[in-house]
Amino acid sequence: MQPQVAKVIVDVPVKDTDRPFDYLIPESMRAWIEIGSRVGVPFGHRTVQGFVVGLQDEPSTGGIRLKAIQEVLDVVPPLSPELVKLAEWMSQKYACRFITALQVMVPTALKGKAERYISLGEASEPSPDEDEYAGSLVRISSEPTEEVRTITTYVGQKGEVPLQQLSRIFPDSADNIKSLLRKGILQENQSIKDKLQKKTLKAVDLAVDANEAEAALDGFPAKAQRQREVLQFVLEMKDLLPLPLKEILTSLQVSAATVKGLADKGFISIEDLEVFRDPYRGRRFKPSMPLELNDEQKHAYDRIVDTLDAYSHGVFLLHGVTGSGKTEIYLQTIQHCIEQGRQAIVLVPEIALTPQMVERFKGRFGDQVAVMHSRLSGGERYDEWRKIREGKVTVAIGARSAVFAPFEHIGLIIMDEEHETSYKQEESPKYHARDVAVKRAQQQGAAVILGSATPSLESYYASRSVADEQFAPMLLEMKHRALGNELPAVEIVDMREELKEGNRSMFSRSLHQAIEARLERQEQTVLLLNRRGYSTFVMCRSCGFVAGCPECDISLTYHQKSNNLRCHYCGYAEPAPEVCPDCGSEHIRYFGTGTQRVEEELAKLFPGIRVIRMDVDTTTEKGSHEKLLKQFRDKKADVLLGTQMVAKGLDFPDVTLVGVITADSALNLPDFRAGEKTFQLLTQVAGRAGRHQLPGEVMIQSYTPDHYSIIHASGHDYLAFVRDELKHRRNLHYPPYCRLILVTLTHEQLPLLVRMAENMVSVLQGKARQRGWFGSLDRLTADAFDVLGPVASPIPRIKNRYRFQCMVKWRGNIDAVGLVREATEQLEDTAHNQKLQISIDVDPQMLM
DNA sequence: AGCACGCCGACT
DNA sequence: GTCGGCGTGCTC
Repeated sequence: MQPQVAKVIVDVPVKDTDRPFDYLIPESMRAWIEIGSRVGVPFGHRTVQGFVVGLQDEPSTGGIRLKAIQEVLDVVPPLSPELVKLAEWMSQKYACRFITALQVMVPTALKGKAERYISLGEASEPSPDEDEYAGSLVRISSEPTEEVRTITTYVGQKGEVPLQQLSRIFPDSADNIKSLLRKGILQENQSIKDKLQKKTLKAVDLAVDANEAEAALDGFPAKAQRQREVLQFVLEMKDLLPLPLKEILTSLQVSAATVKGLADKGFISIEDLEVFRDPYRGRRFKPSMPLELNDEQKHAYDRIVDTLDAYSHGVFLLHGVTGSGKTEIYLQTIQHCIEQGRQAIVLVPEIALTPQMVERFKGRFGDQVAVMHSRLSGGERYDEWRKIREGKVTVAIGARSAVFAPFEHIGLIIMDEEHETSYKQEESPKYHARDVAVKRAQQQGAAVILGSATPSLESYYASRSVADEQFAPMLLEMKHRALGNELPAVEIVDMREELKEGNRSMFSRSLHQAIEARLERQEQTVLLLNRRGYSTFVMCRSCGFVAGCPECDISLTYHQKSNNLRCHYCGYAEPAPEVCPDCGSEHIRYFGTGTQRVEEELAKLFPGIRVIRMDVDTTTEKGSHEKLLKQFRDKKADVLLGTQMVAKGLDFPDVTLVGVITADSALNLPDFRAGEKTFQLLTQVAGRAGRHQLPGEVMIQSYTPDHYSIIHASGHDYLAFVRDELKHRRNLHYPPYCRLILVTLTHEQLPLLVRMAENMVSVLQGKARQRGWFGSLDRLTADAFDVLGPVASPIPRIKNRYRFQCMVKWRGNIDAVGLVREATEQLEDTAHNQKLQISIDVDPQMLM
């Protein structure tokens, strides 16, 4: 028996509707509706989009009368039952709405909205006495009936007109249209419309048997010679049918009318062929063959393949120094996975998703690879996604959201640069791709590889500790570089000494000499300016005035291109001032990204030096990132100068010097991960040097050269760093020794907000006490729950809304998220304050 | 979130 | 006496 009832999660992301609603499945749709189908359903007085998350044979007794599903929106359901289950898990784990989790899994192109259509209603049917109708209209409305007649005639001719269009054509008739609707002379229906259409192409195919067409060629009338040519051409190309219409037109220089004439005669057909927009079309990828694995690699490979062969779930933490050949392990385990008939997902940080990276996978697996990239257009991304959904590829590579690639039989999920913070989504659903990957692999009986030279403390700790963690990866170590060359020597330069000895330049004497030496030897240098936590702001040097956003309490960012100041939280913009708006002084200065200043100084110190600068200013244009790197690779420059983005995954044979201008600018930030981030960045960038024949050298300039992050990064000593960092975390009760939930409350009125925030804290504490959870993390209990705050958020106001936050710290086998969610809903229910907004961030990454 | 229903101020 | 203001409540 086919199910009659579907449970639907509707696209109305509020608390009250965050549950399944039941709908009847019309007979005609039974064959099309599955768990994961996207449907249009009547909801209240309108039509909304929703996802089917469950099926039932019979309506539940209890007797609310059910409405029926209006339409099925896709031929192939965009989600599988497995993904629906994953979404439900996410909604629990991250305290988000079910629909929000479902929606993040499909391309935005599939977020449909109801469109309203107007057609003639039943009351407009020819009635026995039409005059009476017209008469009644005259009597009811004092307006002239002329307009009403024009409207109904128009709608009658068109059959169905989008409401929007109708009101555009009759701009002053809103009232008339409304009353016609009320009287049933016109009627409205709604249908879900996607944002994006599939791209189609007119294509020509033979409509008759080839022999028959061949025979017909002779009998063509003399005046249809052009058509004859077309048919002949089609026959010649019959192995390549269907043929794009455009191709025929350009090859034969005929008009579309000619081809259409031929189609009218019935020899050929012209159809709309669906095409996939391929952003990499026309690009050639150098094919690559599997490389011989060394012992360390072989060991890691074998462990992973064992798990694949057992078709069981397993998580591996692949800790390999830079250049140890992690990618080759990814490639070969994927190969194995594909040979099993299963599919693989490769996650890379957004910033590392370069053509160079893609090429390594396309080179090995060719057109088996779909790439999901944020720089793709909506349509391109939709097409790549469809290739996956429709089983046209077996490997998906992409950033964070590629973890939702709609494969049916996943064997392997790889997460490269596992420690990267960009795997955490900062908007709802605030998920971490690592946790989702592990959960999904668990559901599918798949393996996960978390690869990094500097694993996150969370993952490393989980691999070392026994029991009760969320996941316990098997640690696979690769301590040597695949090509056998040494890790580069790292020198720490104490900038305090430089200053003491009168060197006020941003280049120490050692770094200066080192760069000079590269110039002489025609080798290349990478310079990193660590500017995390800073941005381009404007300051008056006379009075100290800093230009800030009038609606958000943060400083405005200077944009050189448009010469204006912008707030990157709310989009507010104003022209850059010439003089200080506060004191009128002309000594107002733009503190640029810093790379500009470094560039200027380089030019001064080394006349004629060729520098490529890579930062937000020079890489905003599409493809510019790639272009700059290619220039550097082609040795069009001596120095590559940039921010974080020069640290990731780049691999240039002639780079023998890496300089870090300011190693410690992130260390003083109020973020308990500051040390970890610094260590990771320094280790990554140091790995850029000497990856090939030429030996590399790294120089780190620092004002706090004794900090353990800097010392251990210079010694390439991850384990020592972990030891020190863990000690630190344990003392301060930070992850991985507990887990965090950041609750942020916002409201327009500050005093009210403060009261609500205090209320929040006491509700949280009260509920925890009720459940018998212990108050403090200091006590050596397995379960603990503690609330800190409330305090003003690091950015205390955004878009004119004040922000307060409190931090939950917890550990053990308790449902802390559930409790926070409960408290939140209770507070939101306190009716008098709907304007209060609360956001919950489970396992937050950004604390600033 | 929308959208309709419902109950109080300034207008023909 | 009506148009319309937006508070309140519901959506299978």
